[in-house]
Amino acid sequence: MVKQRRSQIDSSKRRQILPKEIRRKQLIRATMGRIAEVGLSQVTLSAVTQKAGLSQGIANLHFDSKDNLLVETLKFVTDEYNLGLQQILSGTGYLSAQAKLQALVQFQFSRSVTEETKMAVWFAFYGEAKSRPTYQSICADSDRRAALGMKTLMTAVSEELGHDIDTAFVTDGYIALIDGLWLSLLLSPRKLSRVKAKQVVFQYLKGVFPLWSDVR
Amino acid sequence: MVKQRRSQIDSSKRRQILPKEIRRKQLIRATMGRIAEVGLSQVTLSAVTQKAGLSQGIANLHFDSKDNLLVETLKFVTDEYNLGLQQILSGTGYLSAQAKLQALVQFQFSRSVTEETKMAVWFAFYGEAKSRPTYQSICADSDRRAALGMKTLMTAVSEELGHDIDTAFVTDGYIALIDGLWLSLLLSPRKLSRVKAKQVVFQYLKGVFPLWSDVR
DNA sequence: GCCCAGAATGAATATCTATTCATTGCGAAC
DNA sequence: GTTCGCAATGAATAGATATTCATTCTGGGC
Repeated sequence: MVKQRRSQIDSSKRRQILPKEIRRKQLIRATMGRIAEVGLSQVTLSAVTQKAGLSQGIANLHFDSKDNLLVETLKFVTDEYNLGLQQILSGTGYLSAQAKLQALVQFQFSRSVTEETKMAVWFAFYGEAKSRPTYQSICADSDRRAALGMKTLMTAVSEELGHDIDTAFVTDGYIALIDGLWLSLLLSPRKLSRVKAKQVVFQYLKGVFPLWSDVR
Repeated sequence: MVKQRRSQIDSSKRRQILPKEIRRKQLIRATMGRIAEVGLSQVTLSAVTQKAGLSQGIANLHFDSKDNLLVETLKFVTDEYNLGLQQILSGTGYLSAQAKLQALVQFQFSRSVTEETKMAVWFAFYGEAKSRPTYQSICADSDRRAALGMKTLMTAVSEELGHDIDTAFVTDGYIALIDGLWLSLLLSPRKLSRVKAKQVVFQYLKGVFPLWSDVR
């Protein structure tokens, strides 16, 4: 009997040692994928590690517990989103507040943000947040930061256009609208495309800012 | 030793035989409660039956499987909502389309609809819907019916006010706004009250229907 | 080429939980 | 009051699945 020799073809089976950070990201991505595939309540470590092409015990090795892996997955998604958001909100290269707000809309409905697996993760955790303090605080934290920056932006737009309106309501409405559209995008992408979603948002903005005009 | 005699005080422990329908509703309510308390992914039959004050095996007796109990719970919540919704949409006692739309808003943010446990159930299943065909179809069915009726109503309002606008966008925006506000209501009721949520909706309606005026 | 720290593995374990079913006892019918 | 069908019980079972850990193997250092 010939002893099995590992070839290049078989390289997927070859054990490899990689930096902790690479492995963590690899597992987080696999977790996101599984959440999108089977739902948060059906995710098992064995399914995750299998998807990552790694062994059973590795999730506990790098994350200590399943619960922690899930928390880190949520953090990963929210952190990435917040980073992009803050980049726009604190950006200084825009010609006007209106232009900045338009960029924000483009970002919020960009392919990267509305990627199916990310939406799935987002709402999976929202669905559990009420009853899980850890998720709750991660989401709330993210939301609070976002709301603050958006309020400032809305006020800037309002002033720029010479309006005199309650931007608190406008902001609450804007945020709710985005969340609702994301949910539609997740549940029935057939019915509502990203393009259509953006049109709905601009319709909202034209409504609350009568003098709004799309900048180039 | 005196043989334990069941007293009135002890009546909670007394075995009782009740109609199937009563038991089913009792279990569904307990399930809703547990979902709100611990999240869909952490709901166990033993926690549910305990909350219902019944024995371990009763859920399987009346629902065959845990999965089925969950499905029936989702159906219960959506059916109740749809009933109220259709009652308004097909109602004929309103003075105008505007008045009907106002009634709709009142309904959608009524205490009964926005009850914490119901919102929790709603979003718990939304979070899983993507990956579970059964949930998906229940939610999609409910959504489709709602969307159709609302589109008609929006068109009626638009005509009533003599506007010439694309009511498809208005409807999509309206639905998304409601969903987003519900999510806020669930996740941070401190920040957004039901009253404030309604004000946000009316602000939206004033925006898209320039001639809108609150009736009475 | 050899060594070895520690990354990775995966079989074994412990725990948790849905489901079953033999037994109990309620309450409607007579 | 007695009987009896079947609702209800809850202990036992079976099946998952998170976690552990003894063992294997990699790749950098010498």
